[in-house]
Amino acid sequence: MSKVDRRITKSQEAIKKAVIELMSDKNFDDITIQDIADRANVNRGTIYLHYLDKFDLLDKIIEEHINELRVMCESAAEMDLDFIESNVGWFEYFERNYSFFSTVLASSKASSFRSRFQELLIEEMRNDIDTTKVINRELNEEVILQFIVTSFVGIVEWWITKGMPYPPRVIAVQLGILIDRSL
Amino acid sequence: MSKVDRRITKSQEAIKKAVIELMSDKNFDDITIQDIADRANVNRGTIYLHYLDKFDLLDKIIEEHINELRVMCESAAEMDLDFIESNVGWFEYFERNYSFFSTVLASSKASSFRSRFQELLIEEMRNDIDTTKVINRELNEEVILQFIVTSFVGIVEWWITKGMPYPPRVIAVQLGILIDRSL
DNA sequence: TGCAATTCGTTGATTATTAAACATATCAAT
DNA sequence: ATTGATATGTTTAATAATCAACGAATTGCA
Repeated sequence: MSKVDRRITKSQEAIKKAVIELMSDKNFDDITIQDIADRANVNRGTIYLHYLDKFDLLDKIIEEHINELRVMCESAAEMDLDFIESNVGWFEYFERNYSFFSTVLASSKASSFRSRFQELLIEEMRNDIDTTKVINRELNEEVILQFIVTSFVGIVEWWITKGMPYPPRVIAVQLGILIDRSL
Repeated sequence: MSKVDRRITKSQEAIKKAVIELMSDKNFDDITIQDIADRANVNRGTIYLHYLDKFDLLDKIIEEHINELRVMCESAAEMDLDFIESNVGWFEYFERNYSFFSTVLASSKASSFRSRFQELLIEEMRNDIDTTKVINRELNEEVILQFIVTSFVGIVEWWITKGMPYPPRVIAVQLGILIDRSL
């Protein structure tokens, strides 16, 4: 973990912050690189030192959110939190970053986020499935996994795009109950 | 007005902001260069590229405030604002930057600020004295000037160190009345 | 369609910042 | 006083960011 030059961190932070702020103003496709540079108070060329284009930039931001969610998930596992309680953490995270997630899901970039999110869920939930259980005797593990994960993603997407109609905890509990029935 | 490199502006802004923030935490003399560098998220050496030491840094911050006040004063003169109205602007400025002015006046650096402030007042008020007036027939211009300016500084210092006991407008009006009687 | 104006992505030369190291100075506690 | 620790101010080579310029691609509009 050779620590990176302070200038790199600062530039990237400013650039990412700028994009997120601009996304709540206008459609992502209408944002120019110059807009981002202006808002970040950074030379336009500097953006190209770190990202291929604005799509690559958005991808990297999404990737960081996914990683953040993974970290939360794994630290919840270490602290032996039950499934519902760890879900609450996630939904609170979505709530904190609402303006980002809602605009991403509303834009044409929704699918790239959704697929990455789905991958994460599959990774993290694979071990939670107990195929020895009686109710799962006749079911294929992959089927159960796919069933749960897609519904999870669907609920999250619905909750965010509808403007978070219930508090994080309420949604997390209800989703937890439904998932528990399936595994 | 050859525009300066963006990096210079950003570094100096970060450094000055850091000092001001730190000054509300602890005594200026207890603040180390490293403290400032950490808070500004800047290399320690960078500070020495722009300032001789932390005293020079504080001096420059004070100087910028003085210049800001001068600009306000002169633009008020251009807009033909009366004396009281232009004072209101100043006191509102003190109010906006309260945390800075109060800590500076409380510290050992008070005198350097006070003397610069006094110089500014003398410059700007010299032209306002009308020695042809009857009541000023037997008075020396410099005496009137000194009288008004020191009382002005005194009021400002009292108002700030007492925690701004009255709104800016109230103070500005009262001070305006008193000064008007003298010139 | 055609023209003008942006925007893009890249380039090269220059500059500001960085990390690390250094000797010196200040300071506290023993 | 002596020591250990921390702060200062300076130097070095390496490097990230800057600005200005460029042709090419896109867009917007007449």
